[in-house]
Amino acid sequence: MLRLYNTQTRKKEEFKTIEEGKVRMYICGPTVYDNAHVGHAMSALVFDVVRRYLQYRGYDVNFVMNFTDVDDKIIARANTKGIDPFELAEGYIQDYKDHLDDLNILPATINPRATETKTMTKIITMIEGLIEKGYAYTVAGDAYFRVHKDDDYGKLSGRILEEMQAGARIAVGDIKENPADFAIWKNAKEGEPAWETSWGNGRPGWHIECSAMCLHELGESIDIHGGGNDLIFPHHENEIAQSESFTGKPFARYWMHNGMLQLSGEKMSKSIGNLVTIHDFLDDHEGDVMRMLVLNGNYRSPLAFTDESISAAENGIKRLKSGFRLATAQAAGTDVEQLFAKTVATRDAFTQAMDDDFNTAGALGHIFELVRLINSSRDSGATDQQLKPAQNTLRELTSVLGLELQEKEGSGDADKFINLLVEVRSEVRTQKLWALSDQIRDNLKELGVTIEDAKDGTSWRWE
RNA sequence: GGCGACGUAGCCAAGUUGGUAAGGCACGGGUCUGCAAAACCUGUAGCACGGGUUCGAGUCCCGUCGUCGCCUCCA
Repeated sequence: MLRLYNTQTRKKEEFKTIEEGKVRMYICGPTVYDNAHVGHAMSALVFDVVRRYLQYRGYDVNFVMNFTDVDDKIIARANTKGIDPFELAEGYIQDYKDHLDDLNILPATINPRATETKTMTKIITMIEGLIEKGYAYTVAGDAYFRVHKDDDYGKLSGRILEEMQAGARIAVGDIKENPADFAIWKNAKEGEPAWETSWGNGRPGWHIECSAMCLHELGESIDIHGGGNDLIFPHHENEIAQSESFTGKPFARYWMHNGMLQLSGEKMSKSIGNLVTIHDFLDDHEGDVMRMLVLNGNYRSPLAFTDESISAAENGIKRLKSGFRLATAQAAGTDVEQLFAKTVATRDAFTQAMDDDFNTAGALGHIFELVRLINSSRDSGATDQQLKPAQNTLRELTSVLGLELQEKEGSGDADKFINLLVEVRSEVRTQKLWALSDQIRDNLKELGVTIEDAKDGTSWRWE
């Protein structure tokens, strides 16, 4: 039985879909006004694993992730760069998709955008509906959601309107009826992108577009709505308010939120400026490393992003890869009863851990145990034939987590020369010319080729 | 100040309905080896602190301290 933590109830709940065997899932994607950083990667990876596991469990997953491609920041950035806002957004959208691909994140079923006609039409329909029902009003070309009209406002984040006002951090808007009301439509200034409506030309507020895209792509009620936990308030709270006020139906069954990635003890964010872009990270590491970093933690907790945690992830990946190595040349077969039992047990333990709110760290622990047994079996003389079932399971389970674990490859031509070099070195070693053989090894290492001498011969691999 | 999450070895961390602490990284010892590396074997915690419930608590309750997130744009 799959259970997942629901932010709204703050409890783990049994997962039951609205429609048998199908999952409707909406993830809040980025506002595309700048390069994405590794915090975005974390979030994307978390929900990719959720999606992959649901599919592994047999669900048909409709996975929607949006792009917010019009907002104040995009316009401001485009202005300073002197380019068209749409052009700016388009560029970052393509970059983001490339990054997801590099991180082996499965493409969404669909990536709706705020500015698409189907979305914009839905947004305007929603606003008109909300105005009609008294949940929204227009002032000077803007439209605002009337928070006090919504009885259960605050149910996701556990906030109470009165207390928030006591906090006095909400800027008093001069034209709003109430400081807590939020914009669902913004009047356009001269030269800004705008869409036509009966109350004025402008653009949607940030929260309404997600509600509209979700409604349009997945329907009035969905199973899982996810995003970073910094979106709980006000973004997701407002999405609920608008959507439920408009449709009269429950918006999302389960709310899932990932914790923030921490750089030097602080949340990584554009506003603080302490960021590492995905591009920079992938220049130095393969995508699996970032994924391992995320898998080793709990998706709801803050994730430490440090040199030490990165190299730990890197070495963990190497270790997992070691499980796929072929039997030694002198493998003669051995008793693999225990390995077989462990293989079966690992699959069960993996599923049990993942069923418990996607406990990837626990699941990984079981996978590492299988790796160790595969390796010790190999050391004891197991043949490839004997190792294979365990290795297949290892491949299957790590794939569910989205790990690629591919050995690096050089060009086929290079392989021939390396083989030749290794043969020569073996000859040199029989003559005990250690200095020369070590030099060959060291130099190849610098070229990315790792040589290992075992009793039954020398092997090498790209690393 | 309000709401929420969390505090397990040097670091990252798991821990189903309470019964005497997974795994990874790092480090030490060992097997193998010309050396190295890899792999394997092996060592290192009593769970922030203080109370309480219980035959028994990391696991439940209360309090204290601390960390992080949100309350403004943010994955």
